[in-house]
Amino acid sequence: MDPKPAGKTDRPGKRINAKRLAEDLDVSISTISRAFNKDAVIAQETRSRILDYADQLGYRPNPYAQSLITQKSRIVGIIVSHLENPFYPEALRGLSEALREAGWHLMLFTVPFGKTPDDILPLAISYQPEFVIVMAVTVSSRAQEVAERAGTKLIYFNRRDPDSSTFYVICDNAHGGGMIADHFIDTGCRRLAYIAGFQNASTTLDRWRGFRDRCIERGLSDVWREEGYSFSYEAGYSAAMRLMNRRPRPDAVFCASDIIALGCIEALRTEFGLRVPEDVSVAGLDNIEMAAWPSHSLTTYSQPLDRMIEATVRLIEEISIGAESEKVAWQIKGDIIVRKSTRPLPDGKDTATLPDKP
Amino acid sequence: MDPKPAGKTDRPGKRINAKRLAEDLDVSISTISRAFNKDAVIAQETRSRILDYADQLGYRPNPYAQSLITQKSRIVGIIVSHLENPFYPEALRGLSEALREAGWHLMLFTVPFGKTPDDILPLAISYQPEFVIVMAVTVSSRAQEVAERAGTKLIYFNRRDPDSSTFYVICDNAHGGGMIADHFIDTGCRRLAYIAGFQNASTTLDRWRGFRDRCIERGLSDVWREEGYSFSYEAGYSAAMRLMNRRPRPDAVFCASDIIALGCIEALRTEFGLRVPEDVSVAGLDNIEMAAWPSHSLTTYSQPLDRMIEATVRLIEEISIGAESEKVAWQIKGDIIVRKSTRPLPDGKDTATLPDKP
DNA sequence: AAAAATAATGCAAACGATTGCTGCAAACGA
DNA sequence: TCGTTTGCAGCAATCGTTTGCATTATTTTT
Repeated sequence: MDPKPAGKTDRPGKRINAKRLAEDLDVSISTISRAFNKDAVIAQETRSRILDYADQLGYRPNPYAQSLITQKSRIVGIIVSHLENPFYPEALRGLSEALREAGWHLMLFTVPFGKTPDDILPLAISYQPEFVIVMAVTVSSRAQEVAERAGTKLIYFNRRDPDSSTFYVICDNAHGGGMIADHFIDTGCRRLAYIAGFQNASTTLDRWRGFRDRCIERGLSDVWREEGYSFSYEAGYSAAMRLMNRRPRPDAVFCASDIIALGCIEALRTEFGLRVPEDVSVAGLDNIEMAAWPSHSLTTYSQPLDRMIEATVRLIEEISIGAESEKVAWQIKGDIIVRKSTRPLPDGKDTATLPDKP
Repeated sequence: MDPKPAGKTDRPGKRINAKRLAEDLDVSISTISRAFNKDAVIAQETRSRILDYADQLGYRPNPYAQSLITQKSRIVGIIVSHLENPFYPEALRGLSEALREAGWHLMLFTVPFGKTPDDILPLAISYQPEFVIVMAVTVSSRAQEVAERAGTKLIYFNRRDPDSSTFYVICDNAHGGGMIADHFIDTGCRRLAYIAGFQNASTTLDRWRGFRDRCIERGLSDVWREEGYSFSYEAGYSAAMRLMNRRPRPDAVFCASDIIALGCIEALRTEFGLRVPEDVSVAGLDNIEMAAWPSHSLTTYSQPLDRMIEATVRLIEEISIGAESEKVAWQIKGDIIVRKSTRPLPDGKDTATLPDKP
């Protein structure tokens, strides 16, 4: 039953290819190919004979030849601009694993300081990935057009583009802002402030909108807003300094991201000697791992990363098999995670049990 | 001077390829190819005529066809196991940019929880990258063999393998351990301890060796060692708890990485009410960005990331052009970064000015 | 037992480039 | 003037697959 004709195994030079297998096993190259193709017509016995022998030789079909002939690469590119924000490594890892399980390869492109994702897109496209996931806050609307011309589908992760009909997956940022506003108000805060991230990022805008709208609904008509200009620790730190020099000082600060919140808290403590949450409540949005560290114990609204990733992969799969998904946009709700950076509720009450609009 | 014959630009269907250009411009496919190949023999004028027209059509040579025929992919795979340790995103970003500048594409593979880099290697290899960078603490020695069989070169980043002759790039971990020991001793600490990371990682071992040896050299013969079992915040936290229940308590703790150190500090403060550095000095190794945050202000030994990355890229380039580099190993020294998590020096003295072995 | 249907395999044409070799002008040297 | 060199471009083979169609072997139907 040994499929290997004696003495042929250790032929010299050359990488092993289908032709080599074919000769050794006395079948055609087509048959070799079919053995590796799940739903090709081939005798069960032939297939296993081939697969066994291939295994023995360590043969795998050449992906470049495959891509060339099938016009599919099973590659998805990913453009990441801010790996220094811990949310992104977490998202990147999740996407990487989910895509791998679905049989995709991930090509990584980081955006160097001073450049925009738009600058990197042509490069990302040059390897002809079937999809490019843009995990970056700011992209121009032209990106869509550039990608399209190269036959690559664009997917935004954690951002949406109001102007275009590009696929996107985000969490319900406005809902998050609203939940945090509720929590602040429920715990007795009255002078609410917001620290923004990149000015024209959809995340900055939506979180602000949800936050402010809920405040107004509940009768707090002026909410302060301080620009952070980016999603970073330093941004939070310096924005907090500007914010706390205003009078009267806010008693609750919602930061456009967790990492901003950590910078903010640090500034409150070291620069102003303020206690969190006794003097000021601080909340973020993302629920990065660090937020749960005892030293931070940050109240936040969690991005439903798992479900966002699941949605992204499903989107890719669907488009890939041609079932041009009707659903262009996925917006997924997260949950508020109450920790110790915000004042506790008056008594046993829980935010979730309060009516939406009292 | 318009190289585009009228009316041919908007031909229907089909991606544009060299053949299309050739027909439109009335040259052969070979010539098209040569126009894109820096050092091919071709008339200057012909080249620019082709390049201009290609640009107009948005044509780029198909990378799969190129890889197929040239047997080179210009792809390097990277296996990362612990993105949750902030050192790795920082390294990843740096490598990504440096490789991009050198004209390489980066394929990312993360190691899922419960699996080892060895499990992922076959997958990483399956796309036939020319190199695979392993940025993970533990890899078996068999990996080298597996890669070799597939014609892929392996490069370890931030780890070395004593058993094999695989290329590797690391910082001088033993030197780092030594510097930290010096600093502790110079600032008057006498009961020194070490919190380890993964038990059999070369980083854990080398840092320990450098630390302990220097302690012994300077007359402190027993140095405590507490196992952390991994490079993480939680590991630091729980190891610190075990460590501080010993008597007498150490007055200085060197952690195998910054992230361990942060967990350690947290435990000291919240679980034992100890002050850092008044009661206990704590130092790490890596110099991740967070270490500089005011709330942490961690003394540490910096990994010379820029130079490590530079070395890695140079290694790749050299091997790639066949100048089989003699230098298989790069070990680069970093610097000690003194911040506020360790006691200050008695007076104006600076560690660097003290003799190596007083 | 012959005809028809079915199952398994082989043939050969793609996919889109690269590159050694050949051919042809024009330029050069004697 | 003729032979030789040089510069440029084209021919055709090649890389390693996939896949529609033709072909053969096997089974089922009548």
